[in-house]
Amino acid sequence: MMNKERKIELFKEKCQTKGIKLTPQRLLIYEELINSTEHPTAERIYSSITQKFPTISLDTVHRTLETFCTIGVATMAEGLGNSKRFEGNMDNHHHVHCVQCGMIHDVYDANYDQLLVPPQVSQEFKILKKIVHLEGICRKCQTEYENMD
Amino acid sequence: MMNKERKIELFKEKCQTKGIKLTPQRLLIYEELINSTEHPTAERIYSSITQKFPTISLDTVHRTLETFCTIGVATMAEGLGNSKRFEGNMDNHHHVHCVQCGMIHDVYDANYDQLLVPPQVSQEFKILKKIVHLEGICRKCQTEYENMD
DNA sequence: TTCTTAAATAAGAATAATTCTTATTTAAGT
DNA sequence: ACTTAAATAAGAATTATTCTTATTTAAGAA
Repeated sequence: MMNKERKIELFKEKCQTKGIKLTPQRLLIYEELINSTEHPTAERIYSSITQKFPTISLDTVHRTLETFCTIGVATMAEGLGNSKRFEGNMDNHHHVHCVQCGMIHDVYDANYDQLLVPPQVSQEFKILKKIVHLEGICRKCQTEYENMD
Repeated sequence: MMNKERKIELFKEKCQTKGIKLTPQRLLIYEELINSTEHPTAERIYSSITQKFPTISLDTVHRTLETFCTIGVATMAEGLGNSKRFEGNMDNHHHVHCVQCGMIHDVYDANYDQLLVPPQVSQEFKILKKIVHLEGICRKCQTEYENMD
């Protein structure tokens, strides 16, 4: 955990080293993001910013958040793409998700099944589901990337 | 793990006990769901079914999958609602998600941080992220439900 | 078996989230 | 100040999901 001024400093350096421009939009979006604890959507950030910066477009917020993930100053909370995914497998299991092709595989692991919910969480939530969510690139997509130069 | 005939039998019983009608659409969707290992979207199931049952509507597939989750014969793979959620917190942490109001809280837990990736997974995937995803109902939403009668 | 009725469905409109296209603007190095 | 590739704004397009309403049907009752 570090203070916000320091994070912003590092953000600016990151833009430098990654060779992307430090625009007022990007700075505002970054500030909004790190000031929020609510894991905001693009739309949510857009509405907050639109007060101070009325000409910004929602598309820019989307693109910018994507860029932030790419350069490693933000992440997208776990999710499985834009569509809901369903399964009829009600056995206790976990998931690994290829962020490239979207494939989800089931993971069976006894250690994962035994995870305990921390007391400070179970005090505040009635927990309905515990799952270990792994994200990565599947072998097939790795190969495709290799051949891509 | 049980065979499909048995699952379908149990599905029919569940419809009975839950008092929902056993329609041809529901049966087809259920069969399609348990025959698939790909954690399909509503759209995906719709296209598979539309061959055998050309008059089915996509909306029915959506509603039906929702119903299946409610009666406990299917689940929606972990996700955080219809919108992407972002965060600037790059420290190692985990999430608990209220499925009612959508709130996400960060969870810090040393045990969660030490999870190992099973070999059969790391052989097939380059893992980029490991997160424990908890789902439940937050205290506030629990209270609101109590007062709802 | 036929009748009844609440539940379920189909169709299409509506809404919501995200991405694309294109013309214009601008950050940042020269 | 000049140049230029990158970034942005605006609006259209696409994709996912939900809503509305009229019709159909499963399943229990007669």
